[in-house]
Amino acid sequence: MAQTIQEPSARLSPSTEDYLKAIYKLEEGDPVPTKALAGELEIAAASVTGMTKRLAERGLIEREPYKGATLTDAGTKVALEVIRHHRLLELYLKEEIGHSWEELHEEAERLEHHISEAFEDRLDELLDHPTRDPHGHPIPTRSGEVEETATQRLADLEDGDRAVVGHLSDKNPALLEHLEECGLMPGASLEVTEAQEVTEAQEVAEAQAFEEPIAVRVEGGEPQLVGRVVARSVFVFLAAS
Amino acid sequence: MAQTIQEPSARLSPSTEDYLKAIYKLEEGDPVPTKALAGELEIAAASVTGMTKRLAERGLIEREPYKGATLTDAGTKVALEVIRHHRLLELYLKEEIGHSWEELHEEAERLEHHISEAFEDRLDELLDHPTRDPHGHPIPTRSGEVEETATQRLADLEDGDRAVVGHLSDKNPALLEHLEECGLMPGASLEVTEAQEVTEAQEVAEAQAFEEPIAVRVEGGEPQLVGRVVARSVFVFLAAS
DNA sequence: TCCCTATTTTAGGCAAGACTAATTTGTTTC
DNA sequence: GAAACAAATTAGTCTTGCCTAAAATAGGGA
Repeated sequence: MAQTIQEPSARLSPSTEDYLKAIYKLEEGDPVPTKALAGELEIAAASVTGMTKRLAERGLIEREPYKGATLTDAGTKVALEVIRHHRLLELYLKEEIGHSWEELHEEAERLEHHISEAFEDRLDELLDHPTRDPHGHPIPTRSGEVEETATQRLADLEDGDRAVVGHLSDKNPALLEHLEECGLMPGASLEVTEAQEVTEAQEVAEAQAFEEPIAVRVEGGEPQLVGRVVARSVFVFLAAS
Repeated sequence: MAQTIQEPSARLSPSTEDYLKAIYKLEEGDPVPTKALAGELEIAAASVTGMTKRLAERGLIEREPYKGATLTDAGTKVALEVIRHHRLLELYLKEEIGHSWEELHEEAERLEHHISEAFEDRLDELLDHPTRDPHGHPIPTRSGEVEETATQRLADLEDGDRAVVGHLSDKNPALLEHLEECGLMPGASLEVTEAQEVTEAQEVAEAQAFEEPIAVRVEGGEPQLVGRVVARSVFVFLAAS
C-alpha cells in the first residue's frame, strides 16, 4: 500500500489522464473490467493490467484483481478536470475557431492534456460560463459538479411525443453534420408526428439512406423523416404530456 | 546510414521537436556542440549524445561525432513549423486570450507540439496573417521563410540616434512587463536624448532599479530613463541618419 | 611532442507504456 | 465435481528519453 504521495503540481501524463477518463466513462457503480478498459483505450489487456497497477499505487484508482478498477476521489477529480477541459475546448473550437465536427474531437482529445488552468478559466469566461458542449454533454464545473444527462433516445419515442434534444452521440462526425442540417441540435424542441405528413420524395430519399425512419417536426420547421440509426444517436428529455 | 523513412503523417514527439528547435536556435553556420545543446535543453550531455544519434538515423540532423549537430532540410522544416506554432500561439494567447507575459511562454511551449495544421491555419487567419509575435520575433511562413531580425541593442546606441524597436529578449517576463509600461514594444519609434532632459526624481528611481541608465524618448511620449540591463534586452533597427 | 583538461562518448540503469505469448483464475455448464 | 472457455495476469521484450559514472578523445599549451 505504498500510495506514493507526489508533488501536487506534477502534471499527469496524457496516458494517465486517458485511463482515468475511460474508467470514469465506463464505471456505473461497478468496477470496470480490464477488457472493457482495453477496448475503450484500444490497447492490449495486458497493458491495462500493468498500468492499472501503477494507478492504484498512486492512489488514483482502486483495483481488485480479476474484478476491475474504480476511481478514488482523487481519480474522479482528475477525470472530471480532463473532461471539463475537453468539453470547453470542443465548444471553443466550434464556436470561435470554426473547426468542423470532424476536427473537433481529435483536437480536443490532444489539447485537453496540455492547457493550463489559466487557459481553462479564460475559455470559461470567453464562452460565458457554458454548461454544455456542442454535443450537449454537460461541462463539469471547476468543483466537479455534473449536470444531468438525457437517457431517452429519439428513436424510442411514440407518435405525438414532445421532447427537447439533450445530447448527441459523438461517435460519427458525418452524422453530426447531418443532424445539424436537420436542426436536431441540443436544446431544440421537437414533436414526433405522423409519417403521412411527409412528402413522398423526401421519404424515398431518407429511406434509402437510413431504414425505418421516424417522422419528426423540429420547432419552427416542417416535418421531416429521420432514419432510425440517426434517431438512435439523439438523446432527448421527454416533455411531460 | 539506415535513414529510416517513416509515415509522413507520424507526429514527432515533443522531445524530438524541442531538440530540433534548440539546434535551429543555436546553429549559426557551424554545428551545435553537444554541451551547448545540453545547456539549452537543460539535460545531461550524455542524454544529448543518445538522442542526436537517433535524430541522425531519422535523417533530421547530421551528426559529426565530437563536433556537433546540424539540421538537415527535413529537420529545418520541422523546427520552423514548431517555431511558427509557438509564435502564432504567443500572439494569440496575448491578443485573444489575455495571458500575461508570464503565462505566454510556458503555455505556448506546451501547446506548440499539439495543435493541428488546421488550428495553425485558423490562428493565422484570425490574427490576420501576422508576421511578428508579441516579442517582435518573426513568425516563419508556412513555407518556411523568416523575416530579418534586429541585431543592434538599445543599450549600444548614442545620443541622438533614432531607431525602431525590433524585438525584445523573452527571457524575463517581469522585464517585459516593465518594457510594456515604458512603451518599448516592437514597432515603437524612439530617439536617444540627453540625460539632462529627465527629471531628477525619475532619475533616482530608475537608477536604483537598474544602474547606468540611458535616456530615451519614445515617439509621442516624454523622455525617460531606461536602465542598461533593460536596454540590453531591447533590439532595434537603427534609422539611417 | 606530450600532457592536461574540457568535452564527448560509452556503458549500464531506470521508468513509462506499449506489445506478444504463456499461464492462471473464475465462471459456467454438463 | 470436472471440463471448457473467457478473462486476467505474469513473464519477458521493446522503444523513448532520461540519468550517473567511467572511459575515450581532441586540442591547446609547455
